[in-house]
Amino acid sequence: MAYWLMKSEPDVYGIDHLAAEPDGVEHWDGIRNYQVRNMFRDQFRIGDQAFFYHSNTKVPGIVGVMEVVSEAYPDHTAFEPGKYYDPKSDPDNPRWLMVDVRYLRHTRRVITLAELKADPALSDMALVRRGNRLSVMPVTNDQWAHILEMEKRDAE
DNA sequence: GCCAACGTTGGC
DNA sequence: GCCAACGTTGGC
Repeated sequence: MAYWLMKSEPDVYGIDHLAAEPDGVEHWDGIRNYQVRNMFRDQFRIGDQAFFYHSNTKVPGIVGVMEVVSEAYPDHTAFEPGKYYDPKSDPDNPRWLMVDVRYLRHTRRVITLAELKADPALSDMALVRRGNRLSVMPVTNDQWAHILEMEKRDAE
């Protein structure tokens, strides 16, 4: 089983939105980055778990845990008029993929980006490396376990 | 195939 | 709101 971190802006779609979905399930659409698409296609598996990360907000950080509940499949929002429309993608040859995720829980507190950055054990994490803008990224087993331990502590 | 211009992400 | 860092686009 693999671990991931997936970013979303809470004003657009936050952990509370996911928690409120029927069965806590929603598709993770709107990914328009080839690296992420390839991760969805080649590495995401049912049963993987992911941190839900709030970006572009006052206190960015990890706010919840979810699980992957589908294989990658075509992102239909690319076919429809709207924010995510991409004329170069069509149902016969879909360019973009998405996966379904299911809400598991809120973390007991926000594990802030500042904490993650300050922790030497996480210095290799993609999230804290300078300039990294991927909205979906892998988390190693060690990093995952370490962050769950951080969650148990009170914020510094 | 290079690379400048442009658009987006996302922390601050 | 600013702007650094990056990915993508398109002219050549």
